[in-house]
Amino acid sequence: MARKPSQRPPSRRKAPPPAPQAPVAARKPVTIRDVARKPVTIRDVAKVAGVSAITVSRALSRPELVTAETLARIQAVVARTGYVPNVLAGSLRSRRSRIVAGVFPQISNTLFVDTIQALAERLRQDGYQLLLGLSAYGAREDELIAGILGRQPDGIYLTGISHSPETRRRLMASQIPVVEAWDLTPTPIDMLVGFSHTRVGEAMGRHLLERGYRDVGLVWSTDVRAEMRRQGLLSALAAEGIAEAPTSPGPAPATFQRGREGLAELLATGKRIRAVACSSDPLAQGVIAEARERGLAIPRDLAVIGFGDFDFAAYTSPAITTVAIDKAAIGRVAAERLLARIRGEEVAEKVVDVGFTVVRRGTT
Amino acid sequence: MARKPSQRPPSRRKAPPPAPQAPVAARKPVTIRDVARKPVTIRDVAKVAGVSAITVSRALSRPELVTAETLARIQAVVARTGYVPNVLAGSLRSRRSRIVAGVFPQISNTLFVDTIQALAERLRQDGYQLLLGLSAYGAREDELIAGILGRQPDGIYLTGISHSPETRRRLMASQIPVVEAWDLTPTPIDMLVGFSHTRVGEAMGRHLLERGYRDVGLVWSTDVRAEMRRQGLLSALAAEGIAEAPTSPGPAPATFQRGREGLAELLATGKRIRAVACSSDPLAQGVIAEARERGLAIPRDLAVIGFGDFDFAAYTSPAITTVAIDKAAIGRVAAERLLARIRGEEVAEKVVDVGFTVVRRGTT
DNA sequence: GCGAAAAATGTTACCGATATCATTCCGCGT
DNA sequence: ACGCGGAATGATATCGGTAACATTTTTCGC
Repeated sequence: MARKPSQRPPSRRKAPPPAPQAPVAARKPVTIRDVARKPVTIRDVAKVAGVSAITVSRALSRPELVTAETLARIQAVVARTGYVPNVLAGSLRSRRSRIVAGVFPQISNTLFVDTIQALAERLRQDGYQLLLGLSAYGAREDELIAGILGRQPDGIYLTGISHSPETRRRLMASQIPVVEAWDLTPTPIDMLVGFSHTRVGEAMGRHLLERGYRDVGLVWSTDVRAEMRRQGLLSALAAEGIAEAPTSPGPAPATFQRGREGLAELLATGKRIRAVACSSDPLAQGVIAEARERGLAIPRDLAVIGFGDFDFAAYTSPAITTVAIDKAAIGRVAAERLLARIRGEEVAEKVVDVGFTVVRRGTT
Repeated sequence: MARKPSQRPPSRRKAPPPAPQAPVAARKPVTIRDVARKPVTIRDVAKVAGVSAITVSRALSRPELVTAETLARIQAVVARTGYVPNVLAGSLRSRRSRIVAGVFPQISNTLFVDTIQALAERLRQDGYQLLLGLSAYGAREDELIAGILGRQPDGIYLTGISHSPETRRRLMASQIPVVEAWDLTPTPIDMLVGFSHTRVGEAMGRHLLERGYRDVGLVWSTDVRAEMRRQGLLSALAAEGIAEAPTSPGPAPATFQRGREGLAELLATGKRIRAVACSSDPLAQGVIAEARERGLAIPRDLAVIGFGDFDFAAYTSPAITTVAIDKAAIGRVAAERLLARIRGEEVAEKVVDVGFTVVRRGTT
């Protein structure tokens, strides 16, 4: 803590020596013009304020280490010169970049947005910034992460748990705190915040069964996590003796249009279908539109369940029954774990399961 | 260009002097174990490969400056040691950070997501990464940008044109290429990619008038850009002699719930309302839901127009009439302008107007 | 009033890459 | 055979902060 200013006389320790430079007086010392023209450095500020560079550094990053009077003087000079500390230089020396990198498969039209927002906001509270990486559903994750590592992030957020062995090795070797998210595994690279897609699938299946639907069709994406949900769903059906479910697969990311096509495909098989499970809400929305067009009443003729609780899901008509995830919590908790580890704390629970909720609405 | 390898004998220029160190032989030089344990630096790689640090630097960033044989040797060492260049150090010296910062008011539930995605992807193509800043609708933009400037970004993307004089000054002084987006002004800080909100508002008004609606109510957000759209809308109405329009204002970001309340408020005024213009699609969706609940047929009893062409807008029933913006184009073009300026090219057209389209659907 | 501990400030070196300039080597024309 | 020019590589200084340690000043107990 700083001492009370009143107890410390304003006189400086050493009287300015009668050097060739103008003596550093109290109010009107070196002017801005005396300083190098273009980029103001910490040494420029130091010179004008009549202190050493390290004192300026302290005044800006740990003001409590500096006399109130010194602090005020330095702040004035900073304001006057428009000095902006070069974070690159500081990070290089201190080995703390105050950057956390986040890797997402894609952001438009996905649920990750809410996680990103929560992640970024929580990080900012502690003075960290988010470096955004888009991996295009895994296609270029390796290259991306290699590039990110060179930026010396203090922490890394990854979407999902499927990474190349090479990337895993690199990340573990880097010693940087890592959170994997949106999935669950007993063996994360480091930490993990997510939920079980298998169990989500099971819950979707059970919900349909409980509502009395046994003839289930699937309109489904082929990405890794969707695939796990599918396995869960199939096993829930199997537990009730339902051996198979007609499926219309499609590439990620899922779209409304794909949902329409999906239902058309399913109906074209001629098999009896009373309910359609979708790997995400946009697909469900498409299925609903296609059903309506074909004169099928929902849920009377056809039930639909989605996944993700997208913003629109509660507001379609009928509103979509879906599975809700606390997306913001994932981002927030991930940020907090990373920050804790960056502060050097041990994180006891390496794996956090945020769970999920089946939200029954009008389509089942 | 490198000479053909065949023309250059594999022997190195200077025979390794009989120094105390082991002579650097062709295949089996210094082993990994000889190198410092923890962070592999460029000098470690250089030593193992038997070249100088700068040659390694060249091999990695401008391979054409190095013999094919040298390149191969260095690449092998890099792979073997798992060397990751410290970008911070390189950036500090070269004054190129290969980072572009983007500032957005918020991302969840907004249109900016598509722009972010396009921006990030285009930047990545040129080896740049996106540093994401959330300004919470302007509340902390100043502080945020001050922090960003210290990271020495090579370019800056800003949402909107309303910035504090302090921020404007700082940005102009920094000499960093800046693109402002999602708005239009003849006097940008540097470059601009956007569209005229005033004209959007006018177009919305004209559309309603053309469809025969003269009793117009507004459910509107209070952020800067929405306000400009409102002015445009009002002036279009005024041009047809309509002096006033009942308005239910609300804070940004706009939500479905706010839309419902908004319509309730408008109807409570008792004034005659045949059409509701909304400052964004989520509001429109809420208005539609509230209208349905009150037994109002759309568009027969009440017409609705939104803004933004959100993902869901085409898929509600009835589908929402709205104003579409090419959000991805904004991001892409912004990235390209920034990259061009970073490369040192002059950008002739400082201001790009991407325009907009009124998309008539089922609600008008 | 003295000495030890704490507070405030300073000196120096260093983080790890690359810009700059220097040097060496080789091919080729005359 | 010689000299020139370009290709390949190297030595050194430097970017702008901060860690680590040193020094000076102040406070405070007895």
